[in-house]
Parts: sequence; structure tokens; C-alpha cells
Amino acid sequence: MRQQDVFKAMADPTRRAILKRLRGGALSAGEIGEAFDITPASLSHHFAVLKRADLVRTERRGQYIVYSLNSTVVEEVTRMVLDVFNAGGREAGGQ
Amino acid sequence: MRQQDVFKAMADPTRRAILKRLRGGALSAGEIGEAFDITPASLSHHFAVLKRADLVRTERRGQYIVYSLNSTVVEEVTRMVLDVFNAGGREAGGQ
DNA sequence: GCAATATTTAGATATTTGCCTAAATATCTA
DNA sequence: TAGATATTTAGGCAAATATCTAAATATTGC
Repeated sequence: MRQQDVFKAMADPTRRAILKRLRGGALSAGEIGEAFDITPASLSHHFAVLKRADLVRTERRGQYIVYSLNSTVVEEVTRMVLDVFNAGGREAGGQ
Repeated sequence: MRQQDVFKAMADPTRRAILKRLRGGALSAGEIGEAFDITPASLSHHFAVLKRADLVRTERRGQYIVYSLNSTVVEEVTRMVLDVFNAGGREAGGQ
């Protein structure tokens, strides 16, 4: 999980909204897309960014592909934030 | 402190490195710049982004302009991350 | 006040990003 | 296997971003 990918992924409002939609549980790509006025192709691009950052996991369920939050994410992203600002006293660099 | 500005600001590796340089205490623009192979003008642009996100504060000290981390930042940014992933049980939305 | 130093602003250029349409791929059902 | 549905990939365009050089602004010390 690279800091660069994670922060880049979270910098887009649509992607943050996708993550928030997933807080309630796993959803298919189509179900996620219902909330956005954007083509499926563009959505798919955002999914790819979120996956590369390892913020979401996917699983094919028949015809659908189901997305869910990577459950370890909160802790890891929080750690990254603390790393940048040095809270927690560590000096180690996350890059 | 808008989520959009904060996450955008943190998405750039140079800006994260600037923040990390400031963990040790306040530094002038020039002192910060010593660590980067980039023109003062480009640095200044990054400072503006960090200031707009309210991640850093500035103070003129004679000829110099001194940058420091906004000390309330760690808590606020962490709260934003938790908001996106819903840790902490809140439902309220940070936009 | 002038020259020197520090920083920002303006304007230009190259890269990246987000979105679209069209086409490809995967799975289901008849 | 053919047709329908769900999702991704490819290719292109416009807007945003990161960088540069040059010029402007602010402050110090003589």
C-alpha cells in the first residue's frame, strides 16, 4: 500500500464518495454507479485507482463484480497521516 | 478546512515532503527549499496549496517568511480519514 | 534611498487526470 | 450457442496541475 497511491486515490471527490457508499457493506459496480451521474466506463476508471491503492477489494459474483472496503484500510491510512505529521513520535518514513 | 483542499494538498509527494520537513519545527521558505531540486517559484506554489488547505501557517520574520505546521492538523485530517471510512460510528458527512 | 536578499506573482509549456464514446470481455439465461 | 446484461479496456479531448523563466514585491543594511 503506497502512500502516493493512497493519497492520490483519496484526492478525488467521486472516489471518496464511492468509499463512503461502501461503508454500509459490499456493493456491485452497478449499484455503486447508481448514485453518480457518470458513465460506467468512468466509474470503472475510479475503481481501478481505488484498487491500485488497495483501498477496495473485488470479488466476482456471477455476472456482477462486487466491491468492498479493504477492512485494514482505516488503520493504515491513519498511520500514513500520522507519519506525515509525525504524531506518534516515530521517525520512520512511509514514502 | 475543506476535505477537498486537504486531500488534494496531500496527494503531491513534494508537498508531503515539505510537511515532513516541518515536523522538526518552523523553517523559512528558503530553508525548506534547500532539500528540493526545484525553483523557489515552484516551491512557492506548493506553499500556497498547503496554506489554502490550512495545513501550514506563515509568519513574516523580517526578511524571511517562516512556515510551520498547523498544530491542529493531525486531529482534523485523521477525522477526515475516519469520516470517509466511517470508523468511529459517526454518520455525519465532511463533504 | 539603493543595492542585496527572500519570496511571490505572471505567463508559458508539458504532463496528468477525468470524462466521454466505442469496442472488447465475461457471465447468465433461454 | 445466441442474445442480454455487467464491467473493463482503448483511444481521444479538455481541464487541471507542476514546472520553468522573468518580473514584481517586501525587507534589510549601508
